[in-house]
Formats: sequence, C-alpha cells, structure tokens
Amino acid sequence: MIWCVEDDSSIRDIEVYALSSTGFDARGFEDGDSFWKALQSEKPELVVLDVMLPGKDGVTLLKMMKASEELQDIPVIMATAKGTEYDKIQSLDLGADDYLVKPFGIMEMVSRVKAVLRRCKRSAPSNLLKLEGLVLNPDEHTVTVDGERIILTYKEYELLHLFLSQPGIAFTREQLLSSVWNAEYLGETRTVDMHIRTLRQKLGTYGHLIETVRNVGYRLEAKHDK
Amino acid sequence: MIWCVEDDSSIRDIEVYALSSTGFDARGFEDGDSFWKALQSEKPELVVLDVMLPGKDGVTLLKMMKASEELQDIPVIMATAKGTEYDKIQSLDLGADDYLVKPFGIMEMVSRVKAVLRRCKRSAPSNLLKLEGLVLNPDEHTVTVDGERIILTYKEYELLHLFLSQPGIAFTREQLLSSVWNAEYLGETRTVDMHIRTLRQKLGTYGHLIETVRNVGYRLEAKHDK
DNA sequence: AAATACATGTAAAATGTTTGTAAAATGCGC
DNA sequence: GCGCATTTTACAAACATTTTACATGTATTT
Repeated sequence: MIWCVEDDSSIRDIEVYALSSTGFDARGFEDGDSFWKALQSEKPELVVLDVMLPGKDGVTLLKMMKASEELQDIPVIMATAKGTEYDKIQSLDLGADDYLVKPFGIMEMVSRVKAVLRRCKRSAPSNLLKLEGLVLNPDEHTVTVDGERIILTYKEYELLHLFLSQPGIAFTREQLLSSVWNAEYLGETRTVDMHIRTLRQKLGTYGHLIETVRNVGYRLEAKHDK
Repeated sequence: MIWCVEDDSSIRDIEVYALSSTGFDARGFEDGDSFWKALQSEKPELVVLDVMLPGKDGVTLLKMMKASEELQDIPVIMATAKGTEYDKIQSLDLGADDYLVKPFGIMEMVSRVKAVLRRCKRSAPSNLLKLEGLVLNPDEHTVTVDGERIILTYKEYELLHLFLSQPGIAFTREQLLSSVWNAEYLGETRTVDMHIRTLRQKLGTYGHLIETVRNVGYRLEAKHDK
C-alpha cells in the first residue's frame, strides 16, 4: 500500500492512478491531518509526501514519523517545489529516502517509488542461527540475546557459532581446539574452559544452554519440544 | 527546437508563435505522418502532441516514440480534449512528461514547456545511500555529513560505498581488498586499516559508525532502533 | 556416608596479538 | 618536481588469549 499526501487533487489523482495501474495499492490524502490520523490505525509500505501542505507541512510530518518507533521505518519520498534547495537537504537529513522536484513526471515518480521499495526490501532471509533468545548472524558477525547486542571476542564467537551450527552434539576439548584454534595444542591446558566461562557469562541467562559433559567437553543444549 | 503537432491550424500557429516569441525555435506539424517522417531525420528537444489527430493519433505516436531507442528520451507534453480522462492517464502511463487540457491558455503551455525542459536537464538524485547524517550520492559521486559536503579520495569513497550498500554486514580485510582494490595483496599489510582510519576521520562524528570486528575486519553499524 | 581422586569453575596475572596512530616512503599524474 | 593519494614502516595502545593457582564440585571407593 502506497500513500500519497498532496493537496492538489489533480496531481494526487494522477499519482494514485499511476501507482494503481502499475500494480500498487495506492491511496491519496489531501492534508497532513487526515494522513496522520490514518497512520494511527494502518501502516503503508511507502509514503509520497508533499512538502507544501495545508495544516501540518510535509517536513513536520516527516519529523513526526521519524520520531515514532513504529513509523520511522516507513520509507518516505518527499515532493518539493523547485528551487527550495533547503527543503530538499533538510528532508534527506531528517531521513527521507528520496525526493522529487516539482513539477515531476509521473513515470519518474513511479520509478522512484519502485527504486526505494527495492532498496528497502533487503530483508534477506539470511542464515541466522537461533536458539531460544540467542541469535547469531554470520553475515554481520553479531550476536544478540533477547534482542540486545552483546560483544563477543573472536574465539567466543567461533565457539558459539560451532555450537549453534550443531546444537545438541557434544564436542571434546580436542575437537573444540582444532575447530576454533587453527593448530592443536598438545599440552593439556585450561584454555577451552576459560573461554567457555567467559562465553557463558556473556550469554547471561542463556549461559546454561552450554552444558558441560564431564570427562568429554561441552555441548549446546538442543531444545526439546514439548 | 520545439515541435507542435496539432491539426487545427489556428491553434498550431498560436503555439508556434508563442514559443518563438519566448525565444524557442518552434515548428508545427499538421498530422502524425509528417511529424513522424521528420523525426527520422531530426530530433526536437521537446514535442507538444495533440491526442486527436488525422491519420495516426497522438497516443499511437507516443507509443511509437517510446518504443524507439533514440526517440524515447525526447520529452512529450500531450494535449487532450477536456473530459477525455482516459487519454490523459494513458498518456502519462506511456511516458508523457506532462499534459495540457484543451482549451488551454497559451501561456500555460509555454510555462509547462519550460518546466519540462528544466526538469529534464536536472540530474536525477537517485540511489542515495543514507545512514543517519551520512548521505552518499552515487550519481554525483559525492558524500555529505549533516548536509556538509566532504571530500573523499577514491578508495575512501569506494569503501564507504561498499559499507553503505550493505550496512551491518562485516567484511574481512581480504573482502575489502578484493572489492575496492582490483587485485589482491598477498603480503600482509596495514593498508586497509590506514584507509579506514582516514575515512573515519573525515566522517567526523559518524566515524564511529565504522566498527572494527577484531580478527575479521570492519563493519558499518546498522541502526539499532531504540 | 566419609574420604579420596579427579574434573571443572573461578579469579587474576602474564603473555601474545591485533589494531590505532603518526610519520616517512613510494608511486602517480600534471 | 610538486602535490596528491596510497602504501609501508615502526611503535604504542588496546585488547584477547593463555597460563597459573586455587576453589569448588562430582563421581568413585571404601
């Protein structure tokens, strides 16, 4: 659903029509207030927002959207009158995704809408590794517990990665050493235990998920569906 | 050179006269066929095209232009009779840049011609890559922080471009080298680190957005919604 | 159940490695 | 050669890792 906020009805109608005929679901609003009211109950995929509007102007509306947690991720394309260079810069600074300079060709608008949506669509399914509140993102090389980002060192990260990629299976210390460490340590040492400890600490509540297998090594508790 | 295709000679003469007296070089055609023939040997800057014409009608001519590689970029303003909403919409859909509803004032026509020409001259601000106060414009090859233009060297720009195009994902130094540098350096060196440093400096406050991923490389901080 | 042996948890110190920094050296186009 | 970007070098600082020493826990034996 694409929303167009534009006070000039002839422009608005063409916008809505052009978007509809391109396959989008489009809807027009003639002023900022009706647009804002509608936003409370429904969220569009993208908004084409005129700067010059009766009532609340476009820049104000943009600010309001970016201040709202649930609205700030909705892409916005601002439509500015020619020559108002300042509006353009300000809009981009405030978080607009693109802008159009009036008078703009209708096809230009449509293609920009498509471009912005394409750009924002990057919600890659990606190879996230999850277990309960733990999420490891290999692409970002990040780990979150209950949505909160935690900072792991390289070895901690590699350990967790290994565990998460094969949950439930037990690794001996030797296996862990040869997987996470390049070479192998022949000498008996407490290195692995040490890293397990710091890892457990950083995982907080979920630290318990790393079980110790006495006389063998460690294992990530696989969840048992009930 | 502006071309006006219009079968009513009185209207056509006024159009050509008005455009000429405004400083444009204008020429009239009384039907689609003569217009099309002329197009084969010469390219106008812009065309004002009537929808209702003897022989080939305006919409057909527009379609033919948009189907041609060398004609499709010529701006077209369609002139439609009042009430023929469908023609208007269809024209815009087919790629017309603007439209006039008959009967139109001659000055309105001139100002629309000017507006379309102005618009087509402007370089399109597309594909902007943004993150907080950072804006990278690939078309202009420019970067601004908080609206202020900053000057980056080639490699700095390429690095930032790569980061911004995939925010949040971590790149190894090898990946950075092979993306930004053509070949790869086998010898271990601090080149990447060096460029990251200068880039961070130039980004000022936003330099912190480039996070270092120890033992791996670097990553642009994806926005964490609070 | 107590004693023993052994494995793991914990804390801090010691060591090693990676990255930041600045400046000098190199390369490149004008 | 000059001005610039780029790369290299060397060192300092920051940080991760490993070691050490000891405490705690767990299984086994008596």
